[in-house]
Amino acid sequence: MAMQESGEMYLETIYVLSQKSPHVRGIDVGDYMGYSKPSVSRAIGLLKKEGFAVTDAQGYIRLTPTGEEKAKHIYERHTVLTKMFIDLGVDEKTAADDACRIEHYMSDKTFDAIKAHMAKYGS
Amino acid sequence: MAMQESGEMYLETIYVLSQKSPHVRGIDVGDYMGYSKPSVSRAIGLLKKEGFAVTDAQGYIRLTPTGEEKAKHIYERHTVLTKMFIDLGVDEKTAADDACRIEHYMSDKTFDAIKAHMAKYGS
DNA sequence: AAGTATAGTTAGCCTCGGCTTACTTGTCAA
DNA sequence: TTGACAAGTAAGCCGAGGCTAACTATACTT
Repeated sequence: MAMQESGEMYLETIYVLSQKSPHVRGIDVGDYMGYSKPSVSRAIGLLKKEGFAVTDAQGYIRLTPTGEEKAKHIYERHTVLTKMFIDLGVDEKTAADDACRIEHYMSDKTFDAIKAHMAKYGS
Repeated sequence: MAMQESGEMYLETIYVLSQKSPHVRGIDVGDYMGYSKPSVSRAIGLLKKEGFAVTDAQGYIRLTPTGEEKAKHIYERHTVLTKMFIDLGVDEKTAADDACRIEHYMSDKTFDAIKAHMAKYGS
């Protein structure tokens, strides 16, 4: 089945934390997202079952190539939408917050149109 | 508590159907949204409890002033976002579908910025 | 009057995705 | 060596919001 907002947020968080340090643990994900350990544990378990994440030899969470691709896909929405909203005059925090929610609900078609527009006219 | 996507969609649907005919029944709402009668019954019950809708003397669903205000608020998002996506080159159906999901997750700040931009540069 | 169709509601099931409680496991310091 | 803390997991609760099955109520038709 298609991944839902929740799963996408976990993927994106793991991806973002991985950029800072490759040593991502469940507790880090939970702290970042404001969720409890058990919530994270279950969610990461689902990502593993679906082939988007694995636990490495040291016990750190890693994205599989599929998982990383998906995470990048979502994260690109996040950055482009945030930038667009800021260009429109929205403050950074609001822009990022809105992008973070909207990124999960926008079709590829619409996002590609926005992306193309930003490439042409974005600041 | 703040209304959620589901409640907003019901409100918006009642509002849209009311524009065509003031004789809106639960079954009409269900047909429009693709939901079953019991789902609609419960949802409308919640809208009533929260003061957004009432049943009139003939048994038709009506929005209260508060409900109508909220519905218009959401519907405006729908129309402006749809228009923006179409302006960006997205086909009408995709634009409307995306707007329909996104409208529930956008802050007033960001929407107002988009609206202002559309007023200036929209086709 | 009786049968049938339509609309609404009640009861209860299911999934999703949070949560707490409590157990396990591993590390590190006294 | 033992006790404490940190991380992960298992079990199970809860609300939101779909669903079906089944009941009720109204209205139309024969």
